[in-house]
Amino acid sequence: MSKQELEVIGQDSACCPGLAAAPLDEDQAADLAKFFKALGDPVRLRLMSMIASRGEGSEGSARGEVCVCELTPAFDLSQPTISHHLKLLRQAGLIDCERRGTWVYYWVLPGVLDRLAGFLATPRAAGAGA
Amino acid sequence: MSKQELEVIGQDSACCPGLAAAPLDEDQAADLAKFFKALGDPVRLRLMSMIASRGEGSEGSARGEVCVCELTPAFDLSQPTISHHLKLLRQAGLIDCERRGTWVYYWVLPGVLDRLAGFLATPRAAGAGA
DNA sequence: GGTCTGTATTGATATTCATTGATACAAGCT
DNA sequence: AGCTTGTATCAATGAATATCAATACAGACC
Repeated sequence: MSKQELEVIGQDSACCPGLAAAPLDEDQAADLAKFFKALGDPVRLRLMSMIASRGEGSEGSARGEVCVCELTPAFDLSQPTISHHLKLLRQAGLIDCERRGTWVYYWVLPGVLDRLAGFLATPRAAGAGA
Repeated sequence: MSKQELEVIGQDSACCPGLAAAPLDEDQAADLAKFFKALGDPVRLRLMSMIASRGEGSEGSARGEVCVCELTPAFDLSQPTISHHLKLLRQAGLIDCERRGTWVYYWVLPGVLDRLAGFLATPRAAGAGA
């Protein structure tokens, strides 16, 4: 098995070597760019932040959900637009949602942000400052 | 302008609270999305990876530069296209370059990747797995 | 000077993307 | 059943983007 699945940052893998560890091949780059592309929009980044600041829901106690009805009014955008951005974040594998009665709740998929952070961090993160 | 500069992840600040710490306001989100947007393209992510894997040039000894002449042939894209992507990465504040003789060398701006990593990492990065 | 190589810029084109109004769907309520 | 509210999807449009061929620019070398 050379690399049978290249689960770059998949769901459960221990995450890839890191951006600065070695040059990415095309497939790895495509998979990872998907995440950054989703975060590369101010609206989506704010949405992520609003959802993530409720907790990432890793333990199972408080999953840190946010109702769409709390997200939409925070923007000067139409409701379909917010819904669209939430869909993109979900398709990117950053968040998930569940309908409960009339309302839909979103939460950050556990571990994704930390895996991305680990990917960006340089091996010897030494004297960054000054 | 109330908050004098809001240097979200600027150049020298200690970096913002983090994505999951508190909801970002519009300006913070716009500033940060710029970085992720630049990384949200497979070609640029590969370029970044190729440059970053040469070292981030923080100490001052080996800055870890890469000649454009090493980058371009790694892609099935025209030379202007690669040049364009490098320009975007530079405008985003991720890399910088210098011409030396005929060749142009690029390197990763020190600390940027680690600041971004710190921004993404959740406060209590606890049991992500299982 | 002229020429050659490496890199950036320009102009054009095709594609992608963000946004909206209109509409459909889902669930609660009367 | 009808009505109302919350959310998603559809269709259309304008803006942004990736890409290339052609060209300009910079420096080395003759």
